[in-house]
Amino acid sequence: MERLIQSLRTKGLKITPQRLAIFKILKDNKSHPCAEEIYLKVREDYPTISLATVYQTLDTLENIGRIRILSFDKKKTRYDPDLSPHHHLICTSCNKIMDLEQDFSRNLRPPPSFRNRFQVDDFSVVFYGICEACKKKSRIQKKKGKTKVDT
Amino acid sequence: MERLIQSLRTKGLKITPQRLAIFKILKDNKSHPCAEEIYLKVREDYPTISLATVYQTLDTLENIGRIRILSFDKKKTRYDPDLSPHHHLICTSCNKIMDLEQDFSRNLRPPPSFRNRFQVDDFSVVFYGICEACKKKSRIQKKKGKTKVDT
DNA sequence: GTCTATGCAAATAATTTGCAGTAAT
DNA sequence: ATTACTGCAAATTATTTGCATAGAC
Repeated sequence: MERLIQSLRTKGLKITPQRLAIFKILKDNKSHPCAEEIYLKVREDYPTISLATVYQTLDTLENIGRIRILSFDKKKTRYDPDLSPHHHLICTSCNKIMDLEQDFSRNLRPPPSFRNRFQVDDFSVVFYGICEACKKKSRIQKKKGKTKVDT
Repeated sequence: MERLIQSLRTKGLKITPQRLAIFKILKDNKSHPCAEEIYLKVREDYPTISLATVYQTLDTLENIGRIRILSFDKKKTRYDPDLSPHHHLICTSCNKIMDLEQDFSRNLRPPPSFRNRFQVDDFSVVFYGICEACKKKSRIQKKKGKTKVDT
């Protein structure tokens, strides 16, 4: 929280209660929420806040490097306060996003032929599959004779 | 092309000129086009085709497993006919998407502790960085005293 | 002839923008 | 006092949907 205030101050940005509240919701949050979800949560404390402010704030938080934007959801952008090198597992059945706290930087290197043609700054690995809960559900559905699991 | 017709036939789907035209544009296409770009291209031959048909067709092509959907662009969905195990490099300056024909499946394994909690079906690696062209451009801009490269 | 696919227009949904008022500096 | 930030409403953009007609089987 102190670091956020530091970052804002350094960049000449104002320290507003809305910004603090949104960051507070995000920090230590492992659920990868979207703007709407964050909006509903801040509203509990700031009932007059607007969705536009939430979007703008998330944008500034990303710009000052205090959160990360997750773009792999076609529908809505998700926001992640975890800045450590980590990757994601997405359940293709329920769309839940899970963290994989593993550093693959030594495993993943583009071939030398590419290194001259592209300067890699960062990378992200996304694993697609079925989570435990959905696996369990699909076993039950199978017993009932159903074939598909709704999201 | 024959394989596409096979796939459609097998699934009981109709072989329409629109579907063939859209697939023809996509196959061997390394530019990862979005729906709009594909729409503009098919229009050259099918001036009355609608954007809705393009979306629907891309959806069917994905369902029958003849193309792949790329979800990492926040703004628009991109479509890739390349079904081989490969990954992508995205230039954060000009947003160009390049292919990296490398199979990382042996390098990337979630730890055993995860394997029981998540069944991995697929994964994708995205490298973010600066492409050669933008690198060159930024050097020129620097000489001119500019600091930022527009997209 | 049957039934699915297409084309069109309208609907939806996420995100952005313009602007006047408000609040942090 | 200044100037950036917020809240609201309207705008924008990608994608989806309902429905009548056309076309593949």
